[in-house]
Amino acid sequence: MTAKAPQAPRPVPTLEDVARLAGVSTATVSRCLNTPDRVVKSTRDRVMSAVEQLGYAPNFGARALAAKRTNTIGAIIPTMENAIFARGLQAFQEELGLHGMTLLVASSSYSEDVEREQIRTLCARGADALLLIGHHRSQGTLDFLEARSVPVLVAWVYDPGKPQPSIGFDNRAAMREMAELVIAKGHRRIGVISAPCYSNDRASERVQGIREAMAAHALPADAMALHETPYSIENGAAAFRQVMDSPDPPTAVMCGNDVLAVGALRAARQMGLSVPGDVSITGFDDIELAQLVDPPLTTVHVPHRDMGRMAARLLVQQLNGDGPMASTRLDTYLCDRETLGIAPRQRRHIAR
Amino acid sequence: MTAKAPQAPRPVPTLEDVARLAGVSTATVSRCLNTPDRVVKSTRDRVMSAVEQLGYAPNFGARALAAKRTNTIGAIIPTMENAIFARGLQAFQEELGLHGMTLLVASSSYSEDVEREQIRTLCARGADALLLIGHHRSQGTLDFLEARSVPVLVAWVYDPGKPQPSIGFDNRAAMREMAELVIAKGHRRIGVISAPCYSNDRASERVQGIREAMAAHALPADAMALHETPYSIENGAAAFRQVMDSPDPPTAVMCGNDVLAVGALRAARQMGLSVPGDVSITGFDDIELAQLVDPPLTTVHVPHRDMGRMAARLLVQQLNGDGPMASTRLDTYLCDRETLGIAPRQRRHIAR
DNA sequence: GAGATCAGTGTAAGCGCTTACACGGCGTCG
DNA sequence: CGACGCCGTGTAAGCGCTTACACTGATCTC
Repeated sequence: MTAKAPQAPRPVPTLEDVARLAGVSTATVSRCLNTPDRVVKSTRDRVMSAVEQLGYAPNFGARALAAKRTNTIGAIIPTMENAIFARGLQAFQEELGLHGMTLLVASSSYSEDVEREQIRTLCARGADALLLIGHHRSQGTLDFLEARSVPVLVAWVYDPGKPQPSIGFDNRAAMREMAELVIAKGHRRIGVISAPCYSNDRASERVQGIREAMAAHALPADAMALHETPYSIENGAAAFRQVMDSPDPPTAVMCGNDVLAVGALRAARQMGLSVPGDVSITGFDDIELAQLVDPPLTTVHVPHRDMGRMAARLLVQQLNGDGPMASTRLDTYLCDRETLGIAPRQRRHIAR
Repeated sequence: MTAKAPQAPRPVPTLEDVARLAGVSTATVSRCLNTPDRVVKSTRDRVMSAVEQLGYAPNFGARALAAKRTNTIGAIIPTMENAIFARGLQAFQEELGLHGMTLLVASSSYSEDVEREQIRTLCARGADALLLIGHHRSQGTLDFLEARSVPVLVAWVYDPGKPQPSIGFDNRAAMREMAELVIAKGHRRIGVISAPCYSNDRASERVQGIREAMAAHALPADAMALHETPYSIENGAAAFRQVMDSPDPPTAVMCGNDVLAVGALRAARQMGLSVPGDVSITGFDDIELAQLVDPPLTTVHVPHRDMGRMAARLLVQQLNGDGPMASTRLDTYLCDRETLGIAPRQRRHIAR
């Protein structure tokens, strides 16, 4: 009994099998696959038909090991269930595919620790580069990335002041703009419903934007009632009830994202409050849902798809050696739909 | 100048570096990482602290190459932008993580060709098993999978008659049940808006379910007006307009999924039709949106999260050698909310 | 107390691929 | 027409890890 007796019907073909069938060396087969123009056509055809016949697919691990490049980009997002990430990532992936790269996704469930683990995992898997969301990250993690010299692009934020390049928008400025509009409509007491700000710079920057606008108009800091709650419609509704449960409730409630806003909207309706007659509500992101609710939500439009696509391009460029990535700022704009109205004067008087 | 002069600051530590630092052989380090109980504690501690100190993370490619196992499961879904897949996949991933496995996702954009390519890619990357959506797949692809003997689990459908194990629900029966209800409410002319049925067995089975129910009640086949259109709210709205643009329009429009239904609902409103007064609309999936629209959508609830979680369990079991996977059926149930009403008799008379 | 057993560790052979280098054949040029 | 260079291909050395097998003491067994 020889050692290499064919036992399994077809034990996954290797480069060597292809080489043998085509009557060439493994080096040539490898070249056919990677740098076809360095092989003469007649040979190439022979090899390719052998590949076809055997149903050969190169072993990724071996390839990565030998070439020290995986053509894989890793991305870690908080959760796929959030439509904005799903959308951005889909575009990201499509664009990567155009450049022959593959996407490896992991989700951190908004946990810093989980994210750290995922980063290690993706690096170990040989991700050539990483797409991460937001800047908040421990020094240890940063050092790790630095030591492995894995290019990192931070998305969903734009902050040229940070060492890592980022692609996104200025969360703070975008929200400030919305707050300016809210204030311009006469609102003086503003409720804010935000995702938990700790370890989430998108959320905290947005809140900060509101603070700045209020300060610019000499509104006292305590004119803002802030509630933090995890991302979900239900939580948005619950937070809204709490925010409004005050002797002097706000006339406008600004939400850190559309999902919370939709929850708030629903709660308002259940409480018999008319929007924007009794209370105004604003969102952020402009997800599809924003246009579907009744009344349609006033919100900030964010170009999630573009962001994903451009992120992919930046990363690919960097990997092709076209120099380091430059932080890129995308524009957002206000979608002034129907949930933001003039502040109800009379109510304020009654309340006083 | 020695060959191995330290040039880069820290050139990614390898197993050997750890072994040297800990004063043991590479085999021992490997064992510490994979089968810790086969190493005495004192040694293990020494190794682990070396690992920590160096920030060592095993090279995945090398590991896969040597061990012939990647602890990776690949999944190919049509698109991440579809909330039902995003949700199922999130649960799938979480469950996999619990078992120390990683998820590799790819999306096919509903294209059979793209899917085939993705399957090859994931296999080449050493996916230990694959999660695929639906049964429609070319023989060539099936053969490929067979030849590589990669375990495959098909999700979002349940069909014990197929050779591949599946986890999901009976799309046909679920939709038939809904159709029964629609018919019971007196509807006799039924519009159907479905995703393209070709190469999508979920969609075609659902349509088939409606056909069966109609046949069971002796309704002629031409009492059903079928429109196929890709997944999007806009398309749902457009299809609805077309379906209703008839001298004898249906009194109920059944949609293959909630997204199309929401589009239909919106179109109905724009056309000045009251739902369910003038026309009834039903969906399928029970995504979050279904409860948010006004009026809330009557639809079929599908346990996407459970499906994802169970799919992961089945796959893990199989990989642990606990025998082949058994097709698993999950229950769906009707959510009879407010968009399905009694068929408007008078309109029928007017129309005649 | 000699031999069997066993736990803990080391040695070394690959896993399937890429690529630096070597090599032969041919067209080109002085 | 010999030297040179280049092109297409082969040879073989790893890439970083796992694991069968070998080895060494210690612990049992009778």
